[in-house]
Amino acid sequence: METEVGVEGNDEAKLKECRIQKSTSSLSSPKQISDPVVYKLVRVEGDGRLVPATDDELMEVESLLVDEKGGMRIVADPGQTLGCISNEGSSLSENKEDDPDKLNARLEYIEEMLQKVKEEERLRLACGSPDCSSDYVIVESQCSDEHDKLLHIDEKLQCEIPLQETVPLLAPSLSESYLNQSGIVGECSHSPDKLVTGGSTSSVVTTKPDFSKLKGDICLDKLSIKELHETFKATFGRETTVKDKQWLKRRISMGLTNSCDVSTTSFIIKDNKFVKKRNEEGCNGMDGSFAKDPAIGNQKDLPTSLVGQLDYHQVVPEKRFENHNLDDNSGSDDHQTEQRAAKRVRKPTKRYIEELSEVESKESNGRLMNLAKNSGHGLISPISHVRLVRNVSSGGRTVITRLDSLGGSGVQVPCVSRVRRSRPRKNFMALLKFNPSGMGMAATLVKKALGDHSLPPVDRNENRVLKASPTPEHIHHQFVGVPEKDKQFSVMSAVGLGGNTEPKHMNSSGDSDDNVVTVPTSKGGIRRKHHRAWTLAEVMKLVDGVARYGAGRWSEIKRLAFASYSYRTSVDLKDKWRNLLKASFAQMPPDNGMNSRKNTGAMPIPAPILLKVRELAEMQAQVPPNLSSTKVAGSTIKIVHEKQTGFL
DNA sequence: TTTAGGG
DNA sequence: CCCTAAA
Repeated sequence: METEVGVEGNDEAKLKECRIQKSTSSLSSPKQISDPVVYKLVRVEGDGRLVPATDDELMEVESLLVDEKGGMRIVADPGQTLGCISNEGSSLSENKEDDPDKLNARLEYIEEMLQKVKEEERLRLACGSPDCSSDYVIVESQCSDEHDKLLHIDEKLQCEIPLQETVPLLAPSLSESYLNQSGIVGECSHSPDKLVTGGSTSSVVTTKPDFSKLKGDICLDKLSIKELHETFKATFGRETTVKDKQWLKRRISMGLTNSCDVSTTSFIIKDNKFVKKRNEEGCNGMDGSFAKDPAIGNQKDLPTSLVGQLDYHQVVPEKRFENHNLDDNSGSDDHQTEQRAAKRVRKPTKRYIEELSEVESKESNGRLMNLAKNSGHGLISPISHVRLVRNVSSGGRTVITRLDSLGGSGVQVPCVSRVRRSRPRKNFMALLKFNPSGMGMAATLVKKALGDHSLPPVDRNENRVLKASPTPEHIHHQFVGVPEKDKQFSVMSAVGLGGNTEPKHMNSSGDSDDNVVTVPTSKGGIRRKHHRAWTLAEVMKLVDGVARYGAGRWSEIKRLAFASYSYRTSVDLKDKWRNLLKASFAQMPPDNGMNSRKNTGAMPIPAPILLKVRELAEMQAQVPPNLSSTKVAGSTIKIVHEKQTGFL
C-alpha cells in the first residue's frame, strides 16, 4: 500500500469544532483506484493553527517512519513537525530533546494518526456512495482550546470507532431527548453530505464517523483535579493519585465509554450534567432512528452484513479496538504505571488481532471474531514488535498482555479473552507445568508491583486465578513459539486484580460457580463473598437500561445492558436501582452537589446520575408517594415533556 | 424463571 | 446481598 504522504494544509480559518471532514472532491483519479487515500501532513502552530508541512518536514517524517520500522533506530529530533503533531502539547513545541522515549512516542503518535486518518477515510469511502470518495482528508480545527486540540482530535478518532456501530433501532431511548436539550450535539448533528448506504439494499445502516460525538474529555474539562479524582474513583472504583488533568480526563472518558460495553452506555457527564451521548450521527438520517443496544446488533447483522455489502477491503470498521486497546490497568495504583499508561497506546497490529482470534475460545460469541475478521489488510502498521508478555487471569477473565516495546515505551496492550464456560479441565493443573513460572509467580509479581498494600493480604484472587484459568488451548497458543526471554512479566498484567475494574468484554467471569467466590453462610446457605462495588459505569449502564426498557424489566436489562457483567444478576440490578432510587430521593433536598459526602467508603453517586434516576422514577411513577411533590415536580414535568417530544 | 419486596 | 413469596 503506497500511502502518499502529501502536503496540504487547510486554510487558517478559525473553526470551532475539531473534526475531520472529507472534502467533496472528485474520485476518479487513477491513483485513487489503487489507493484512494491521500493524506496531508500538517502541523500545528503554536497558536493551534494547522499549517501545511514543508517538504522537509515531510521527508523527515517519512524517514522517521521508516526508521521506526527498521527497528527503533534513534534519529535526530524530527523537529518542529513532529513536535507539533505530538499530543504532548506544551512540552514539545519548543525544545528539541533527544530523549529517545519522547521521540518514539512522537513517532508512534504520528504513525497512529496517519493510520487513524486512513481508517477514517476508508470507512468513509466504503460507507458512502461512490461520489463520496475524496482526495484529501482535511483537518479542520476550531477548537478554542488550542492547547488541547490534538488531544481532542485524537480522542475523537479513538472513540468514534466503536460508536460507528449502527444497528436498527429497537427501542427509542427516553434519554435520547436529553441529548437534544443538552445542546452538546449542536451543529455537527447534520452533516451536509450524508453518506447513506445504498438506500435500498441495506438492512444495516452505515454511519459516517463524526467526531463531535466524543465529548468525554471536553465535558470533563471544567472539573477540578479533585473532582476528577472523584469521578475517577466513581468510574473505576479506586483512587488515583495522578495529578495530570489530561490524563484523568482521558481515563475517565475512556472508562465511561469503553469500560463497559462501549456504546451500551450512552451517558456522559458534561458540566456536571448527566447527558445522553449521541451514538449516531448525521450520516444516515435513518428516520430518526438511533442505535439500539449494540450488544444485540453485534451478534446479528452488523458486522457481517456490513462487510458483506461493501468492499471488504475497504471496510475496516475496527470495531471495539479500543476495548482491547484500552490500557485498563485500573487495578494498579502505582503511579509510575499509571503515568505510563497515560501514554498513547498503539492500535493492535494485524498480527495482534490474528493472534487474538486464536486465543479466542471456541464458544466465542463472535464478537472478537468479528473484530479479527474486520481488521484491516495492512492497514495496521506492522511496525510494532508486539510480544506476548503474559497472561493472567483475574476475576474470571483472562488478561493477555503484550509488551509493545516501541522504543522502550513499553506500551501494554491488554486484552481479554473468554474463559472457558464450563468447569475447568481436569488436567488443568498439569498445564501449569507448561509454564513453570506460572500464575503464582505472576500474582506475586503483580502484588509486588502494586505494593502489597494494594492487594488484600492473602488475596482471594489467588483462588480465583486458578479457578478462572484459561483452557489448555489458550496456554498452548499463547506461549508456543515464544522465546523464554520474551516471557516478560508485566506490572500491567495486574489489570483488574484490584478487584474493582469492570470487565472490558463479554466474558463469562462468574457466570458459573467456577469463578465466583462464595462463602458458606452460618445458616447453611452460600452467599457471595465479596461485594462487587458498583462502578459509575455500571450505574450509568443501569440507569440507561432502566430508561430504555423500564424499571422492572431487570432480566431484560441484565441481558441487554449487562451482558458483560456476569456477576450482576437481575436481582442485583433491581437492588441497585432500589438503592439509587432511595438515594436520589433522599439526598436531593439538602445537598445536590456531588462533592458533599466525605469519604463514606461507599462510592459516591454523582448528582447528575441521581437526578436522572429521579426523573426516570417519576416518569415511571415509581416515585414514593410521600415526596412526589415539591420543587422536583417542576423540573420533572419539563423533562417528561421533552421526552415526549423526543418520541414524536 | 422472573419480579417484588423484606431482611 | 440474600431469601422467598408470588406470578
